[in-house]
Amino acid sequence: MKGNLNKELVIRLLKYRRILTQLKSLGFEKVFSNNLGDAIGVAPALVRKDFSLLVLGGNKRGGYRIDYLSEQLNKILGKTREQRIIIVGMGKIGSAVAQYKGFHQGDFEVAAGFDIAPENVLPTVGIPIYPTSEIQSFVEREHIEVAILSVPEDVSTECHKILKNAGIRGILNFTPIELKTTQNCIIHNINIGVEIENLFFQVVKNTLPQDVEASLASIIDEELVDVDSEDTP
Amino acid sequence: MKGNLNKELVIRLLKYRRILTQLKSLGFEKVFSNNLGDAIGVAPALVRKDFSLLVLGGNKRGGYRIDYLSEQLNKILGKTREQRIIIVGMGKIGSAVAQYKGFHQGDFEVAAGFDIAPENVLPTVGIPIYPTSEIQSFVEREHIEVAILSVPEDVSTECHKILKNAGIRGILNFTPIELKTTQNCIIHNINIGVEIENLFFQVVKNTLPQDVEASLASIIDEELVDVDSEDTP
DNA sequence: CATTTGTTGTGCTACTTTTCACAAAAACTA
DNA sequence: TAGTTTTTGTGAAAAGTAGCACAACAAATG
Repeated sequence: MKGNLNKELVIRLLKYRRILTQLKSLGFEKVFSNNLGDAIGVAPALVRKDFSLLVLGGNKRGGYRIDYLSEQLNKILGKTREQRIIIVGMGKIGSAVAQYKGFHQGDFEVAAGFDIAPENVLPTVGIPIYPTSEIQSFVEREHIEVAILSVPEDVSTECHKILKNAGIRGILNFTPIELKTTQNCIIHNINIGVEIENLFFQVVKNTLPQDVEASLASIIDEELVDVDSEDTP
Repeated sequence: MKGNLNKELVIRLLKYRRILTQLKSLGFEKVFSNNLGDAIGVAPALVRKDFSLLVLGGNKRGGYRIDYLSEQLNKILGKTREQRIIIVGMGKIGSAVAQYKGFHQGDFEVAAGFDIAPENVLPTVGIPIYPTSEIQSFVEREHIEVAILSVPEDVSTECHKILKNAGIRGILNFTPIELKTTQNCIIHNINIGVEIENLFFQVVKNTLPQDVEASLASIIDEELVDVDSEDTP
């Protein structure tokens, strides 16, 4: 009854909401826990538990009413519409995100982009671009709370400070520098390089003959023997 | 001693390795668990436990030898260098990723990009672009195992099938459609829209006066009362 | 109305991952 | 050498998370 509202749960709820919106637009009226589970890749029992936790009831046979569910999820999650964000660093990734279709489907709006060299940014990105020096005034004037950080690695922490000082409350950080959440500013780090390396690792691991743990253990053991004789600390 | 090698652990190891590389290039020789913990945003005890799990020893006072650590991590994680990937869907995000700096720092190489309309892709992306129809032959000829999927939502599942048939073993999926890992093909989904929505939610939650769970509960309760009289299932 | 079918709701269990807390050891200090 | 400091290494406790299994119930069927 009193929900945990843990991070993964919130992400699941957001995904449910997206699916429900799609189903609704397809004319569906009801949905079962296993449909939703399939769609977002979790067990049906978890879907039911999520809803039960939030006191969202279904019908013992007819599943869940889509209208009701999505309405309730909107209440819980808040409508993200009308939310406005800025993008700091209009390089490749920043520009790509600025034009990300999802944003133009009404989810939220990119109010402006910022860059050290606004004149180099192609006008095709379709949002106003200002020099980095104007972040603070813009954020204050327009009451912006959330920013996307997509600057080069070496100015990451500097821009982080600027954003915090400007009063930004949340940053989606595409920089490979891991920024830390503080009381006033929540950070979500997305490290594309690490994601790919991770995928590579999983693939290799998956391709290995038997259990990885075993083979890893053996690698480590070999190494320990090698190293023992020269420089084990 | 026999490590779990769970997903989060692998990500931490990848991050350690990145940090260690940087520290090494700065001329450092030793590092403490709290340095690494700070750098990747976890508790020092967890860093030590990670290393202890992998039988990577430190010095009771002098911390860990960077050389040794990064060498061992390379053994465990495998060198990602010389790995080659393809990008399917050379729209904004695909092109951005193709030019992502991290990839040119020697992590891995983008072998080619694919698109339905290769002629529309700017040659500035710096990799060869082929029509989607050539994916299968290219993957087989060049022994590609990992792909990035950044096509529009509506062709996501179609391209997923093409990649699986071509023998791709891992996909980093930037499409908002949640793809599912199978025996032969590991999927990592990155849903930028959900990430931003999530950030918004966390920010709002963080901004709320008291405990969210309480306020959420009250929202839900109100709603239940409202709804009770009309259409609670 | 009785029976069957299919789906929810959830207590309990099992598991995974993180943190705590402190002994052990190495390195300094004098 | 004795004492002090600093940091590792780790068993045990805690926190969090997901899955199972089945009772409860609504709808459909005959």
